[in-house]
Amino acid sequence: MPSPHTPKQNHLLAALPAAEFARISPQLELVPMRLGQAIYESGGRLAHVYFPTTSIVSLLYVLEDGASAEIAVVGNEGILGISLFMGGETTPSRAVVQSAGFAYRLKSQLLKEEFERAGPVLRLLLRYTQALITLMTQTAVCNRHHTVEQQLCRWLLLSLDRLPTESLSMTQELIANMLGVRREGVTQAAGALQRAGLIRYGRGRIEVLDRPGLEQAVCECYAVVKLEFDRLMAPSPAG
Amino acid sequence: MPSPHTPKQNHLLAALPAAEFARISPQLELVPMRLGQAIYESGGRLAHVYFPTTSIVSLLYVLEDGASAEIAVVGNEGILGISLFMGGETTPSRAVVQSAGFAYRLKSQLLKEEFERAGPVLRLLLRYTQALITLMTQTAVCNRHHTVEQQLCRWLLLSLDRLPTESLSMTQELIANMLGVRREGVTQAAGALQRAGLIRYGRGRIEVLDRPGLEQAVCECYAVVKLEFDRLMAPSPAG
DNA sequence: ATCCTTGTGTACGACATCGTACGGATAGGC
DNA sequence: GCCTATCCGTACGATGTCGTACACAAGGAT
Repeated sequence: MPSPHTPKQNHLLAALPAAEFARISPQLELVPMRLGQAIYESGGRLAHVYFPTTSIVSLLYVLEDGASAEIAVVGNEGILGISLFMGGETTPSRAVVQSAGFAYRLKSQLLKEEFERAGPVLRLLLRYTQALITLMTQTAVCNRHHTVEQQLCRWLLLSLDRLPTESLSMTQELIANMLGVRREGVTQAAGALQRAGLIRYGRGRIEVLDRPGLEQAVCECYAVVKLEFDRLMAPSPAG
Repeated sequence: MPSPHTPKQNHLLAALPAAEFARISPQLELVPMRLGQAIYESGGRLAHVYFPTTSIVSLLYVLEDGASAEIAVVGNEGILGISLFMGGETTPSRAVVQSAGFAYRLKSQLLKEEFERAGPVLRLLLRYTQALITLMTQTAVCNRHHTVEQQLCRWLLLSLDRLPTESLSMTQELIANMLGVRREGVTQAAGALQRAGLIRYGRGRIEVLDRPGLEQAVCECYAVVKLEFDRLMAPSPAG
């Protein structure tokens, strides 16, 4: 029986032209991503870039006083470690596994060499980076203007879009860290969503019951991000 | 008497190796940037990219209900129109001239051709883009956790870093739009800073009196962004 | 000089979120 | 079955910002 894992589960790898995929795929290493594991710390160098398949990783920013906020989320649609090919080597953010699973990783040097070829890989990764920028900026605006409940809806939908299931393992405490709010705020918001019949949850598990209803309750930010990802990541002649 | 304007006033252009600068500079066109002018609208295509010299441009995100927030600021250290070379052609944000002045612009097609060479221009622009990402993400965190007064300090310092003077023409109303808060909130914060002797202002003009004091009052976000720009944009062997 | 637009100061109730505290429920280990 | 750590629910005052309303002041236009 073959392994249920394949690099094609990651959308970026799947979008590579055959020649590029053939060159890269032998170098890929399947690794487990444990819940809470820090893939990289603020300012830390990366030995690998990661292509998540069944895992989700949050890009967090932690302030001096310990307060934090999620600035982006990376799942099977993306890659972790864009600062490598952007030329900066490090970033001031932190990457933490939000949902356990697997990822394929590639030695940093190999990715850089691929990037230097200035071919389809470069173009694909840059388009992904632009989509990621939209996610980050929309998060900034959402932080400013929308309620915790709206943000929770956005967070749930963005997370589920990056997972094969309709439920996720996550305590309210951790969600609060991601959103940069208090745990009690998440309790309030989640309670309201449950009373509305949109979700069901308990002891570190959240299940979406009514996805259309959730999309009704979410702020515009979710749709903006989703449309931009669809637009930029759609299969294109450029590969 | 020669024009007081030169492309080298823009740090990106100034950082280009001689060969690249010689190739690009004849194509640059000096244009005035009028206060309030929209360089591009959400989703709009760009005919040119802009290298500001004495002007500042804000990247704004406007929500459906009219609320807005600044997600980044571009001055003589940067370039406007990164979505062109990132491959997305458009972005969901809006670019508005925040401080009148001048910029050099370059036809989009020419920039793309330069980018396709995959040489120093590409590497320089990507490093700048990474610095811009840090600015955007830090803005997201600042929106979440810091007070209006701290954010005003950050905004003032970031703006002044991109101008030759220590004062800027800006009403509290417009600052409020940038920060995504009410005008009255800016009045309160600016009043406090004036009473503390850090700034002086009146009728659309703000002057910084005590810059070290302002750097004392600002949240950590400013230093993070500044350090990251210094690190990434410092002259490097790669050009 | 007078009007009028624009920019700024201030106040007050409403609201969301924070900080803190504590009680109750569930799951797992012994 | 019981203990215990973990997770969730709720409450209360404090704080920051919002929404609204209105007064005042500075400059420009006539």
